[in-house]
Amino acid sequence: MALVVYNDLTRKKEEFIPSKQGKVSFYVCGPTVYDYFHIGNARPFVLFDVFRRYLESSGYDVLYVQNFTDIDDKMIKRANEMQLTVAELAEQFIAAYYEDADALGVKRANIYPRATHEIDEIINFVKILIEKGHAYTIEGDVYFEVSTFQEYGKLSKQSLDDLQSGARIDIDKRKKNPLDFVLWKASKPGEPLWESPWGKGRPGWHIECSAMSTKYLGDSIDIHGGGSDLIFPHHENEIAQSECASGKQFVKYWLHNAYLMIDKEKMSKSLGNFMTVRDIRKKYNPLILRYFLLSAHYRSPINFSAEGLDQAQKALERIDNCYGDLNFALETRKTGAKDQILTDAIKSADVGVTATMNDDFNTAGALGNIFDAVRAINVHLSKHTDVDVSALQDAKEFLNKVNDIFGFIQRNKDNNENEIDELIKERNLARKTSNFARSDEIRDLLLSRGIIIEDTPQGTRWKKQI
RNA sequence: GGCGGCAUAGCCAAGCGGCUAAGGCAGUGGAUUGCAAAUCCUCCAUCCCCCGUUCGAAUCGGGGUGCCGCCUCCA
Repeated sequence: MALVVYNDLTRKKEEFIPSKQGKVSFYVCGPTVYDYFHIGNARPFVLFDVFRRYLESSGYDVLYVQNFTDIDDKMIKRANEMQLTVAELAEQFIAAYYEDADALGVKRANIYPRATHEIDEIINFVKILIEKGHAYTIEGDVYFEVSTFQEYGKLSKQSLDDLQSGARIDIDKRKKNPLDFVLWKASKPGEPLWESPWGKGRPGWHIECSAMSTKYLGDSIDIHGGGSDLIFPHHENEIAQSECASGKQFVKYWLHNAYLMIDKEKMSKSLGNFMTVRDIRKKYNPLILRYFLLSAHYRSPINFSAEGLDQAQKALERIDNCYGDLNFALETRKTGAKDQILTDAIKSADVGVTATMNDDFNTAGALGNIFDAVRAINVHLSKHTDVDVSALQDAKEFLNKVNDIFGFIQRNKDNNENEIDELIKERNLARKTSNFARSDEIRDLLLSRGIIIEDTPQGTRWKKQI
């Protein structure tokens, strides 16, 4: 069964067929690095990370590129506020991005291009657009002329007329059309600048993605992802620039995620109703947020709440517990009779995850399959003293495979294991002599350090709190 | 005004024409445990409203109601 994705360009589900067999070029719009990113921004980072991992686990060789926008009005404004140079500001928040994204289990991209490192590419791209008659200059600015691109509006499904009548932007009389957008911006005093054929200035926002994706992925790419709010104007403009420059189709599959909402409103910087991933990390294991973001389909809005995170935590604990119990059983129990029921359940969950993910990356549906496997494993462990080691190994392999895609299972061990083991030994001695006061004291002590004790017929085991 | 999305149990959330409407959280009653924790078993919805299409609809069409988004920087 083949992978099918919803393509925003055609507004239909389509079979996914990359332009080069076995290879996928994948570009995702990254952050503007003027601040810590918030949990709404985290949604595409996590989602597209999972899509990429799924493609890899399906056997594709994926080249994954995510940019950093490190020069624009917001960067300049913020740098002034913080009394930093724009470059210093960028360094600081790129470092912060890596910390937060790593914490969320987001695999590093193959390439992280930065606008300020690709100025030559960008200037060259603008030159081509001018040469081909798609752009014009005014007093050191360069604008893209939207009326020169017949298909302008094909992604957002808006005609030029519709867009103009609905436009809320200030009309710049110098522009030929209010929708013409800036490719190169003349610098004002005190702003960072680069030399160009049109004078000192800096790149506009949209052009960087076209220039960088072309440089690293070629004229045509398979998947371009981002949040829905980028459809217009950002992605529409990228299409116009790239297709006018190359004469080829820019992107085969456009994928956009719906927003993260809070109190039924879109979470956004401008509304001020945001919470950064940094904030979340102070209170929760970030993998809980990762699970939460994967618990709804990517094209549906997801409403953020503390209750939602708590539910996600419990659900994730169930998976983690199962994984831990499974491993404990493999270490401590003997081989018993074959359990066809478990074998079948794992097989069916495995097939189910693939079928569900193949349907437009239905992560929420796949979770159902994963929990079916979890239950089957738990049932087996609770019903048998001697376990079906072979079936359990298959089950473990299944969970590992799932985790390669979803990446939310906790597998860490503690570095003070010896001390923990000593305390557990002492506690078990106390239990043998019915000294339950001491035994409970030790349990509480460990709990205060985030270690949870569980007594089983095979002995006492421990785990870290999520 | 243009374009688009959503409405499934107390909460979250799959399902996209046909078995008893996945799964998770919470809750119920049991089992297990020194007590716990984890786990198992049990119970817990007919899908916003109306009208259609169909042998058959949560799923399709039409009309409502409610909520949300993009059209400006925004993931």
